[in-house]
Amino acid sequence: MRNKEVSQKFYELASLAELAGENPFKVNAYVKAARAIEYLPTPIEDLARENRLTEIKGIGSGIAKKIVQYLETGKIEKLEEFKKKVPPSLLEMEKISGIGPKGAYALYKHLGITTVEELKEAALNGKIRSLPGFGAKKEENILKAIQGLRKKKVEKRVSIGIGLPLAEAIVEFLKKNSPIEKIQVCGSIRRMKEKIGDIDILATSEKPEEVMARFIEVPMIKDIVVKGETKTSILTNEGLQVDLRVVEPSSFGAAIQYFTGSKQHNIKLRELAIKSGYKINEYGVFEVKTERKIGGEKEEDVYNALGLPWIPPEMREDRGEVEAAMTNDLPNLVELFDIKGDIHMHTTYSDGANTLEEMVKRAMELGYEYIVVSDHAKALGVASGLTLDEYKRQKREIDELNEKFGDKIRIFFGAELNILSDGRVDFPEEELEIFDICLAGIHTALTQPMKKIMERLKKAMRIKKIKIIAHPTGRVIGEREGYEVDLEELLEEAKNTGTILEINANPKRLDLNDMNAMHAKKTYGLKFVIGTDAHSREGLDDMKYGIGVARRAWLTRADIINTLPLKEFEKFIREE
DNA sequence: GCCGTTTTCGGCCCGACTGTTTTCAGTCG
Repeated sequence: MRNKEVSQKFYELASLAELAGENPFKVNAYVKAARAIEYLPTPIEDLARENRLTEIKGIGSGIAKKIVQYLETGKIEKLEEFKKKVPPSLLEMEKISGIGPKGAYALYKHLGITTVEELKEAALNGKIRSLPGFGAKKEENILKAIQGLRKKKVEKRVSIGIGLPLAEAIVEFLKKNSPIEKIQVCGSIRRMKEKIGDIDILATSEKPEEVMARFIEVPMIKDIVVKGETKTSILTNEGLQVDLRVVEPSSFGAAIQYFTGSKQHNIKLRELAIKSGYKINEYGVFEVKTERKIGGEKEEDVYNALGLPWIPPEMREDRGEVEAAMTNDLPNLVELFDIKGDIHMHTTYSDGANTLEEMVKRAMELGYEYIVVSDHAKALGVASGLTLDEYKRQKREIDELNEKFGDKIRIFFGAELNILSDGRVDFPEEELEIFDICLAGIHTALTQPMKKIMERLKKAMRIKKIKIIAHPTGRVIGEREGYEVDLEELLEEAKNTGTILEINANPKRLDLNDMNAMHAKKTYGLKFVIGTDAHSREGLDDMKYGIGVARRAWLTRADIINTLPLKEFEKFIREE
């Protein structure tokens, strides 16, 4: 599947075209095409072969030709032309806050600047201030930016696992200490993106000035970026920007909709609005002719004005959700309370921080009907994993606890096996019979070539007792890409063997990710489990992140095995 | 360059902010 690669080429084409001053609508057409390819569930090369490229929305004859040309020759003529016109290194300069395509091109044309290094030199020598459209202030800002003081937001994204708790803590602080009425976290956190660039919080209040004054007293503040009457931005100790805006109650819903995004989703809505004679902005929905406001107090108003049902935030990425809403085909997304049990966790038997009983008690507090305890197995060289004897000891404690808690919760005896470098797992297949269910995952020999990795995964999936592949691609966000995996082959084999793929809810993993899970359902009809992989009591609370991924993948309750009530989950375990 | 239950030509999201200007272009989200 070369979708990502082809999509990247069109993003590049768009950026260079923009630099070269190409018609902005044409540039946008390239971006739209790049996005369409990026989110395409099927391999673009298949569509190209079948001459069906123009069936994709946003791809017409011109771009289709370029795709074919790229697939056949590895080059796009138009892209090469642009590269001759403008040095591609100018794109690096656009990463500096305050410099866009026009600025980068002007710097190149008038001063011959092509790199950030040359830009710094020119700024230090005071050469930039004399350029038309530039001035002393801009020159100063450029220098600041280069010295890392004003990076663009995309450059410093953090995990949702950091962003969400931080946002919640700030909301709690404001609720307690300032005169707010309503408050809502928006932006990419509300959409549950795996990485977020900033925190957007909206509130209503009779006394906005006082809210602003209290906001800058929040304990995790490092710096104030701007402080106004209704909008204040701060920098937290983690270097994350938090924007707080206070809006009129009559615009609260429209503002929530606007600041939740995504940008592409909002553009889609506004295009739709125009066609129906409406205008949408952060203040509300307006009839163009009369300028009459027809809604905005509630978020639903914005969607309902366009004849659409409310769309869940996790879906708002312009991946077809607006079209689905138009035909009333929005899926009924899985919810946190649909989850009846956690199927992936560790205890002090292996490398967990809490005892078996402590984990069970927390699971009961969460209202689960059952859990699968899945401590690591002792493969050669794997630290703190269990031997078969140790597992048997754990089994006895599980039996005791099942006895003790009766029908309050059911504890299943599981294991997270290691898929070893030769595709075997820790124990021979017949020894696995003692377990109720096994997960298996790759934890070692991550750097093997793809062919070898796939052999290992497939071998494991064919073992009957192994019903779940844990964290299927092995990525750890911000640390490593994951091992080389042929996703199509993996999904195909999962389908053939009836293996369930995990959506690992640990915010550092979130693996499968939203795009892959969506594809796995759409193209292969696969089912999933969501497991926290908890190594402590608190880890069990990560389920919400897995739910976020599932909802971003458009999954419903029926797609997730651990939404099944106990009886049916048990049946699933017993199935051959 | 794409697209069409007002269309095959003439549109293509919207507003705020900044820094440069004297009415606005560029950038950003």
